[in-house]
Amino acid sequence: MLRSEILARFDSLGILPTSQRLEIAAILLEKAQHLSVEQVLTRLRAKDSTVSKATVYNSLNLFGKKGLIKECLVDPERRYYDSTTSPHHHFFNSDTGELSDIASECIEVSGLPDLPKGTQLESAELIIRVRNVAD
Amino acid sequence: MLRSEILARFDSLGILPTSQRLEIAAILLEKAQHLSVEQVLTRLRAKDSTVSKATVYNSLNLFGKKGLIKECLVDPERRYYDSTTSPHHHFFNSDTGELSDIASECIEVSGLPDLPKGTQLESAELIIRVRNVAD
DNA sequence: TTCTATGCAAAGACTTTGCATGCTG
DNA sequence: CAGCATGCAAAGTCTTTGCATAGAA
Repeated sequence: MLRSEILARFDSLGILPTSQRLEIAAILLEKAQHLSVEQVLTRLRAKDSTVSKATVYNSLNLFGKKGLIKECLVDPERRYYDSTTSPHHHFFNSDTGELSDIASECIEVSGLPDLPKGTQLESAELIIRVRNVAD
Repeated sequence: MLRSEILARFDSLGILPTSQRLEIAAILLEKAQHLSVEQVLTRLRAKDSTVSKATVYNSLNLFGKKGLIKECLVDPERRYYDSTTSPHHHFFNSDTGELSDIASECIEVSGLPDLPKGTQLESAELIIRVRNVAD
């Protein structure tokens, strides 16, 4: 994703563009992927960036709140951030920690009970946990 | 749940019964519920128990691994432990943090793609996030 | 008595806060 | 130049580790 495209997305979501935020966003938005804070930091360091860990946390939180990326709660070990924000589902391999997308168009869910009283739908996500077959 | 029932479940799952573990299990297994570490600690203290926080963490982790309870990753703020271990789904109210069960019999999922190569199914869980309707 | 398992203080990791700095109008 | 937004050091919180102790054989 080009710098100009990131700037445009920042602008439309109301995220003020700072050099640190651009660096972080460039890493995440490079392609469809799931990265942890640690992975983002590693890639920043690989590029000789000096952005602090705190700023990575704060930026990812901000991006999540603004809808630039999606926070993924799947792995008890770490929090992932997903560059794909459209609704979709996940496979999670609990042996390897790998997370992969399932397009939401494939999936059909039926038999949902009514939402709890006084609430409205926010999102529906399916998590399919798998493990490696023993060989 | 009676002390004798808890002992029987410990035994069948290979959990050595210590007084601390029994106290913690008694709180969780009292009824179908979702409790955070903090909530378990508060209830222990209310009973004048002196079990340490570390032991609560270690015991809940052990119970989860042995299958006595189920770890629930839904709320970014805290980890919940679910006394219901049979497969089921969840409503999560992101305004209040409330978590409620959806019986798995109600739900039908179709259109699932093949599992990633070399993996086998472990579990499938649906998380329906809701929020309070503005009034 | 030796060996294994356990509880928890202390260590470590993760995440957030609050202030110094820089930017905007 | 006043006022707001931001980055990050430092603080705080969450979770795990490693050892002293208790229990089993």
